[in-house]
Amino acid sequence: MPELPEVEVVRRGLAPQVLGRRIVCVEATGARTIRRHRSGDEVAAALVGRSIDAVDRHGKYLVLRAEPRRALVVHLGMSGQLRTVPDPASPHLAHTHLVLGLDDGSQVRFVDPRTFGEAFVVERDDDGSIVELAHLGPDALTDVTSKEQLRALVARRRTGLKTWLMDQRAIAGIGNIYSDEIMFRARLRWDRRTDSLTAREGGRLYEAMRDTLRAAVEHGGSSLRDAQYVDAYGRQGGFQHHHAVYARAGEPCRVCGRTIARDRFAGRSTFWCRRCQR
DNA sequence: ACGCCCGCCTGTAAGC
DNA sequence: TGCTTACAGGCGGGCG
Repeated sequence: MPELPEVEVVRRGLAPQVLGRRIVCVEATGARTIRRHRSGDEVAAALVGRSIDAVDRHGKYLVLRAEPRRALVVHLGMSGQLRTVPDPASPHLAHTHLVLGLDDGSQVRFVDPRTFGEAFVVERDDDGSIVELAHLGPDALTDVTSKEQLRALVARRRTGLKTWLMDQRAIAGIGNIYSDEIMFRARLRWDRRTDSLTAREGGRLYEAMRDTLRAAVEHGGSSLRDAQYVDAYGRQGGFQHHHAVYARAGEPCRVCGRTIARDRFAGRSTFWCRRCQR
């Protein structure tokens, strides 16, 4: 389940391989992956001949800037992988939906069994902004940089804390795994109302968010049992070994020893400690 | 405005 | 052992 840390690790791995490279060919065979376009040929025509001059990230979206003025936007969804492959003759993995051929002979391949992910080409505005991503709130890692800023963001919506953390319009990049981990570190219940948080609790939430996301990036993200998350070189992450609550239902809390609980809300699992989180 | 469900997908694992 | 079912879940759409 790639969330902000996993997408950031992919970005950091991909960037040195593609920066300054020219796109020489595109094979877009996965119709659902390029569902915003009419055909693979349309995607190819929009990209071939352009140079990748930056690899950016906003929330869970990767943005490969393709000069002049265009960008390839990629969302990994549930099971998407973006791989750099030095040898174009190496066999394709199953569910390879999009291949970019670069001018050094290497390839970037998008692989996605569950096809929740997507890729699309956009025209960038003069200031570099992308209207298709305008609905996203500030990036949880790079755009939210103070307790005061986080408290102001939280105060803009009256909803449950977990709903708020996972709402990409409120703050971008956090999904089910990291919302649970952040709330545990902040010692806050998932069903706390955003308008009930004190200034002190808002400060704890900021520090927990920053520390959790940074630690997850440092450990290469989280690779789960069923999921397929790997970085641009096919390497698994290691942060799953540091999860305090996610997927640990029935196991003891690492802080107080109480059994980690699993609740369901909005059709998905929430893991938390009934003693540590208030 | 908000809460919550559904549909979209495939691979894995648990249950009968 | 073999089949069925549940589950994983980001996101957009829809309904109450």
